Amino acid sequence: MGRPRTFDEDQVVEAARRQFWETGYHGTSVGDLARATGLGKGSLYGAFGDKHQLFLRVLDEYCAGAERGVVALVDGPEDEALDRAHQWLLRTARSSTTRGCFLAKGTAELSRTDPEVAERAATTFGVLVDACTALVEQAQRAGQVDAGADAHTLGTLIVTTQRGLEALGKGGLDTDSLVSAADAAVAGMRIPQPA
Amino acid sequence: MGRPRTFDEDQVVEAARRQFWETGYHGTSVGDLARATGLGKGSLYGAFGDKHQLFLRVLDEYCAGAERGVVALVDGPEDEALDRAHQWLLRTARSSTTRGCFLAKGTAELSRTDPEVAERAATTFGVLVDACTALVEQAQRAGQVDAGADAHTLGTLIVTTQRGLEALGKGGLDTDSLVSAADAAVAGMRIPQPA
DNA sequence: ACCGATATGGAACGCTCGTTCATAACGGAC
DNA sequence: GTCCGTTATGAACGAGCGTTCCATATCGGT
Repeated sequence: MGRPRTFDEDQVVEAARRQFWETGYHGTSVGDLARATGLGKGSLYGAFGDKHQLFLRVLDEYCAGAERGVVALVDGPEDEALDRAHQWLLRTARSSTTRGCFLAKGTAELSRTDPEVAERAATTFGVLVDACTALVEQAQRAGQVDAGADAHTLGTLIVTTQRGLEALGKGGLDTDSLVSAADAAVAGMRIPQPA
Repeated sequence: MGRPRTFDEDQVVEAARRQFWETGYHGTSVGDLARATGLGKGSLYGAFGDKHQLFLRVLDEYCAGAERGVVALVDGPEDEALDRAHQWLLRTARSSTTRGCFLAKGTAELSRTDPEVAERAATTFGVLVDACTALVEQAQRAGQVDAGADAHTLGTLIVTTQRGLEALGKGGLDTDSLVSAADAAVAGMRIPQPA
């Protein structure tokens, strides 16, 4: 029944993401998207609605992936929880020099004028904070973080650091400085081990 | 000789900044700018060149102001240097929920495709890091920060935290969490005072 | 009072935008 | 083999874009 599609939907979303990532929402034309995905304009509209809906689709999948990546950090031995958070920060410090985070770019450009984007972003940031809070609680139980500290505050601080590393990487700071800063951020919340 | 201008150039730049701030570069049309500034399109082009030049002018003045604000923090008693950094972070945590930082928005949208924007942003971030590094050095001499730590690393960490607070504020996190995170960030680098 | 020079504001230009639509291509059902 | 429902394509459309241009206004200098 009906002519079958000749494209893979996930591949198209991925190509659209690359394009939006490079040139932003308003900086990307539907013609650009057609070229990037290999589809005709009509096909794009038929499959995804309009430009805005396609962007939301791309954003949603990106956010879901980012959430999955951080939530996965929560699983693991409690005495390595702080190390897992550390690794997460280091990954950001090392990788963000290229193109930055898609969510950060989308939020910066649109969250002020686009409620749907703002809401999706807020949800993701909330998930990040919750996951990092859980990591801090693990580290507290393992005796690596002061048990008297507020876990939610320190979880927020970890996400704050991660977002800051991303912003500065995109802004042109050198990787070495960012890696050192990530190390220092974790060191600042770790209880010194008795020698 | 010649008809004098009827507008104040600084006021026009300020109005343009508000508009770019709200809707971004690609999301702002020259018609929007004409309406926001009250000038005709011809006057805008006559006074500022084209849209891109006007944006760079706006960005440059914003960056200069941001640099001045942080460099001013360096002046003051050494034993209050860490407190001044703290206040800077608190200011960001409390204010960024509204519209975010213009530099962050401009960098996110354009730094990848616009070398002039990228360069101006990188310069500003460098100035921020240098100023915060100086603050850390003061705090080290005052005995409030471990003198063995690398001042540049901790200076970078302060700027990282500031950028992160900005990003999360724009992303919808509540002010109280951000303020707590700012407190915790400073607490993490302060040497505990003997009771 | 006149002139050269600059500012003003909006009409006009060519182009690109996001979106729609007509038509062709295709695969299963009968 | 002939429909039928779906997909694919790019031409077509009106609106809006960034930019230019020009007729008019307004100044300082003579």
